[in-house]
Amino acid sequence: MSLRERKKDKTRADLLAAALELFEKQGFAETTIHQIADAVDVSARTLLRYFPTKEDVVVSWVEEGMSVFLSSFADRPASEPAHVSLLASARAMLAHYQSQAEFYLTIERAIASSPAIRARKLEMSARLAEEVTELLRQRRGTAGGGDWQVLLYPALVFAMLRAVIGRWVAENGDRDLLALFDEASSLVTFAA
Amino acid sequence: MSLRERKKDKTRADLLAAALELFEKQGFAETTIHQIADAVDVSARTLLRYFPTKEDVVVSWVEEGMSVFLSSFADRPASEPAHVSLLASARAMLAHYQSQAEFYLTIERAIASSPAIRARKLEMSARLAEEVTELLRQRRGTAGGGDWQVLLYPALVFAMLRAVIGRWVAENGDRDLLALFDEASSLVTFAA
DNA sequence: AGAAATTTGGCACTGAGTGACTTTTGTGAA
DNA sequence: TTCACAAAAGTCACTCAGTGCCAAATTTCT
Repeated sequence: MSLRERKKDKTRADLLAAALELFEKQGFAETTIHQIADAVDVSARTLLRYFPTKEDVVVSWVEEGMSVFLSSFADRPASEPAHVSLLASARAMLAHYQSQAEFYLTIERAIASSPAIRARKLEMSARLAEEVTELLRQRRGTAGGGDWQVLLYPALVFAMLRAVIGRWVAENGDRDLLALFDEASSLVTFAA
Repeated sequence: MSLRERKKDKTRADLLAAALELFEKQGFAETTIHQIADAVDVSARTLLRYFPTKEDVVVSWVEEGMSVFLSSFADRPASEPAHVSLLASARAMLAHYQSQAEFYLTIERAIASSPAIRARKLEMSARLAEEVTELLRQRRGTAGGGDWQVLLYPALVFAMLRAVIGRWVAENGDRDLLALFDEASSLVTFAA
């Protein structure tokens, strides 16, 4: 990894750290992009090149979790029922969260604390659900899942994920994410 | 109803109409608050007194639907299982949508067309889910529902609602919302 | 008609975000 | 090492959303 890339990674991480600290101390709306940038000795313009919006300084980090979901999903056999693949990939993603529990706990706390950031995350999550719907549709040539499954099941699984993560955060990460997820998913049955 | 109130209602409605038209023609991001206000012969300052943000010019109108959900929910017996109440109130809300199909179709189309508006709506929907969770918790003294039901079921039902409305919009309102909802809900079973 | 209350407009301001241009800094070859 | 090139960072000027404040207009009530 080149010096350039290492510096970029460091700046990204520093910006996140500074943002989290300021958001916690003063709140999201009360913190300016300029303050965050100053704390890292970088211009506001540069911050906005790293992150397209103020929300993204925090929320972009959940994309990693989402890519874990997607790559797990890609590995599932196309012959598998939709809901089985989805639940398996959800568990894979949560395992990733659990493996960096402190990190994601901090981020999710910041997300939960501000309506604006939360809105952005919900939008990302909705977009991901649509992407997964599309992937399921492409399966349909081979193994199906009706029109509804393909649309509904991703939406429901992501709603479950949000609920589970929400509770995890509310309980300060005391319990295991996968255990929480299994408790939740035992209450819902998907038609095959 | 006084002249003042009638005028206010008219201005609200005019602003919505102007916004929808401009958003459709040029897109949400490309339309300024000023353009919307001009189209209604009102100052931008006034627009922002009617609607706190540009997104709200469109999205605030779904609050009516939400209040239908809530008032239906309040009428359900507290002894009823959580998911029964939730599904019943969801149907009540969709019946309201269906009764003003053209109106909601137009609005939901605009919402779907812009990530920013969609994010706002998702946030509102998440907030409503939390409110309903709170109401369910208050039931628990009398008739229960475990900790998980109370958190998870509202989240899932609202996810179902979004999926159903999404499909309804995608199909141009051709099919009946309640029929769509029943199709969707037949694929999911909630543990009692 | 006229005083009181409410609504609207105008203005100045902050902060997010963008585009264009210049300066700095890392990279790769001679 | 040094020098040319590319990538990144900074600067500046700008647009637009949103807010607070005060003055002008409009509605309401007497």
